[in-house]
Order: sequence, then C-alpha cells, then structure tokens
Amino acid sequence: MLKKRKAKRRSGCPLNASVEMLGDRWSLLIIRDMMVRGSRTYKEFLESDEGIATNILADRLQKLVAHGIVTTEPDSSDGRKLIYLLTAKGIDLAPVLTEMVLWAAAHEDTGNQAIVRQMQADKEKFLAGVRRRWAKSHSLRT
Amino acid sequence: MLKKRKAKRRSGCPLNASVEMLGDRWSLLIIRDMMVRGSRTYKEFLESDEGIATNILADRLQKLVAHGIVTTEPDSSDGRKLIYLLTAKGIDLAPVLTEMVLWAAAHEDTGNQAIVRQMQADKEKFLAGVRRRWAKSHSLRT
DNA sequence: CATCTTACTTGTGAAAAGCAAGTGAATATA
DNA sequence: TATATTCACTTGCTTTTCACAAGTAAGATG
Repeated sequence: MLKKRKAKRRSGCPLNASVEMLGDRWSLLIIRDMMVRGSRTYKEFLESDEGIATNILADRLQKLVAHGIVTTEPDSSDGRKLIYLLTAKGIDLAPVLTEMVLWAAAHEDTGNQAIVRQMQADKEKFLAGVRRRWAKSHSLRT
Repeated sequence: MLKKRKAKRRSGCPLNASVEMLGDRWSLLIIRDMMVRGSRTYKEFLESDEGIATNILADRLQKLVAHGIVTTEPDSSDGRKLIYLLTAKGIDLAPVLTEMVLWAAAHEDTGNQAIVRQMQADKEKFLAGVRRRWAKSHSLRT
C-alpha cells in the first residue's frame, strides 16, 4: 500500500490543522478511550460504548500513528497483541478533551457527572492527574 | 425535506455529544470565522481561507442553528442578507477553540503566530477579551 | 426595467462510513 | 499435537456524505 505524502493543508491556521487531524466522529473518542478508560489494544477500542466499525478503527489508528499522536509496540507476553500508546503530543490533547467535555456537560444533557464535576472543580488538578497517571504507567515516548 | 427527529446519541459521554455536534471538518472553522474574523453572512463564510463548498456551508449552518450554537436574524438594511450570530452556547466554545489552536501551534508547523502567542501568554485574558468584544458588538442571545 | 447580489438548492460523480464476513498468525485447550 | 479460539486486521458491498459546477428566487442597484 502506497503511503500518502503529507496531504497539503487547506490553510495555515492552527485550528485548521487540528481539525484536519481530529475533526471526525471517532478520533477524539479513541484518544479518550486511551486517556481515561486505559484502552490499549484494538479489541478494547472495538468494545467502546459508541461501537466503532472495525475497518474505521483500523483506519483511524493508522492516521493517529501517522500524525504522531499514538505509537505502537508489541506486547511482550502475547505476540498477537499490539499495544497502542499516546505520545507526548497525544497526552497534550488532554486540555482539548477537557474543554469539550465541560462544554457539552454545561449545555447538553449527558452522563458521567462525577468525572465532570471533578474537572469543573479544578481543571488544572485534573489535568495534572491525567498526566501523572499516564507517565507512571506508560513512560511517555515521542 | 423531512426534518430528522433528534438523532439519538451513540452514548451518554459528554465528549461524544461534543463530537457529534462539532466533529467534522467544517463546523469549528465556521465558529472560528464568527468568533475571531467577525464573519456574519453566508458570503463572508464562503470567502474563508479553506474554501468551503456552498452546499456544505448551508448544511453546517443549519445544523449549528439546530444545535443552538448559532442564531439568525434578518439584516435590517438589506433584506437579502441573513445575519448569523453565536449564541451564549456558541461563545462558550471559545476555550475549546483556544486549546485546539494552542495544541496545533505547539506540535505542528502553522501560521498566525501573533494571536497564538497572545493566547499562550494569558489564556484567561484572551478569553475574557473574546467574550467582551462579542458581548459589546452583538448582545448575546440564548 | 435590466442587471447584479445574496443566500441558497439541485445534480452529479467521488470519497468515506457502516455493516457483515473472512483471513492469517499466535495462543490456549483437549 | 491436533483443534479451537483469540487477535488484529482485510475485503466486499451498500449507504451516506462530500465536493464541484451550475442554477434559481428574492431583493437591491443604477
């Protein structure tokens, strides 16, 4: 399969860059699964609440890896498994996810009130916690 | 054309709610145009750097209105024009846009360094400025 | 009145999403 | 060791969405 060369951007605006990498119905949910639910394997992503189709999941993971948001490594104890991990760039999306969660929680009727209240109460503390937990369990890679 | 009844959510997660409203390649750019470029009419949106197709723009505006992020009012001095305005819910997206801009600016090679530096230097001050300017010129509506 | 603007809609082909089923390597089980 | 199962995907097919070009109706302009 041919690797696509750096598809050129529609504009130089940083928001446009973000939207081109993350602006679809699945990418941010996959990142959420890694960040807050601790998902690390293909199968775990497939089992998330929203029910992503398997071919779409494969495509999104590949794009996230291509964008340097996610990396993979083989599972040392099971040769079939591939472990997906957030890079530093991926972890840096935590504030974006947080603001999106707070916005929806403020304006829509959604669930997960417990975690939302924690975010509201102290955003910075919440983010520090996410980063610390991730660093501890995975050791960040570029 | 039949109006779709409240399409049911894939899950109750607030992030999913956000992604279902904003997770596409154009919605956030339209909001950016309103928030930072001051675009208010169909024609102004059409002229944005990224070059949105006219039918897609019509569709996205309609969805943003349906989600209560944007409202419209007739232009009193030109009966052809419709003025699009952000609601309070729409303005509350400022922190989301800010974090997405800062993330891309930190990790990608993008333009608009001036505004990015201002955001970095003092996020809260920047957001307060956006809200104040908007309130002054448009008077927020729900 | 003729022309131009504005905010769309329509038609068409291409691309992406969604669903079901299948594949092949690695592992667990009898 | 033979068989079944798990895992990470592919493949094929249908449906939906996107993108580009063209067209239209209401209102403004000269």
